[in-house]
Amino acid sequence: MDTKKKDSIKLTPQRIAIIECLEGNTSHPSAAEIYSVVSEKYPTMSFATVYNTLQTLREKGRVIELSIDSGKMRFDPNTKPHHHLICVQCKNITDVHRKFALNLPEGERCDYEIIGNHVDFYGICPGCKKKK
Amino acid sequence: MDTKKKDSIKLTPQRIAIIECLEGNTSHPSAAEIYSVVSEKYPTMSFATVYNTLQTLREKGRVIELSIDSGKMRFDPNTKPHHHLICVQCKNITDVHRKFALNLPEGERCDYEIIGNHVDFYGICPGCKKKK
DNA sequence: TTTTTACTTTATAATTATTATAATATAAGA
DNA sequence: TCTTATATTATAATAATTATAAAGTAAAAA
Repeated sequence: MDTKKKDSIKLTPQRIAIIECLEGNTSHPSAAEIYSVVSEKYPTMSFATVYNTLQTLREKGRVIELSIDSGKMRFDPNTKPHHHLICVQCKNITDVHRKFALNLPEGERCDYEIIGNHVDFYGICPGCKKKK
Repeated sequence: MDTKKKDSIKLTPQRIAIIECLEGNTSHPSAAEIYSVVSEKYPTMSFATVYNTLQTLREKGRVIELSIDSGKMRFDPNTKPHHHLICVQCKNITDVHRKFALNLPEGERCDYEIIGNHVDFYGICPGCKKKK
């Protein structure tokens, strides 16, 4: 394990609420969505606290910031490698737990040292299919 | 071919400048970067025109909007399906021209109608490898 | 336990990116 | 050339994020 003492953070009620909101959350929420959930229990919660906490959690490796939505940050508490199924209409994201052993031929590798991959599948979710 | 008459757009000097800026451009520029290039030749160029034109080009299928950067839109004139090789250190992006026929088993498809996929390979580019 | 200290929260302002509006200008067809 | 539908522009409005600084608080030191 390379879990260091420094990985612990000062646990305040606000941080606990944000962590609990993220725990097992597979909806890849934005900062605004997290704020909206935690501010129900903590009406004094500030937007700045949400952003500060998310930045801290990201630095400690406890959440991953996704670049799926140009326009807003989305967060994922699942830091294990996995893939995504993205609805091109509502931008909803579903996790895909499956490994893809993609091998990039030497000639296409551009001398990069490859350390991993991530696949986004694009499609239309059941909800948006109905709307049509 | 499903290229319709409607795919043509009214060619104004501003639009020509934006199209020329994008032509063969593999840097995946943001709206601000495009504005900065075209406004050198067209000092009266407005940001609104850049956004309007990019929206039109996107609707006509002449550019793709990438979600690489949460925070700003990035555009790619290469509309053929391709993938990316991303350096985790300097965030440089290199295009990968290759198809990956990834089949997601029925059970993992969550009733989505899948229309495509995109692979990001993560690694360390030759430049960053040297620096170590 | 009390005090101290460093870190956290909060309200607010500032910044950045994008979209909306409406008056003016212009490309392309009649 | 004239007309008309569309494009451009300046400007304002909106949205997301970051910065600032005062006040509050968890945890360590005394």
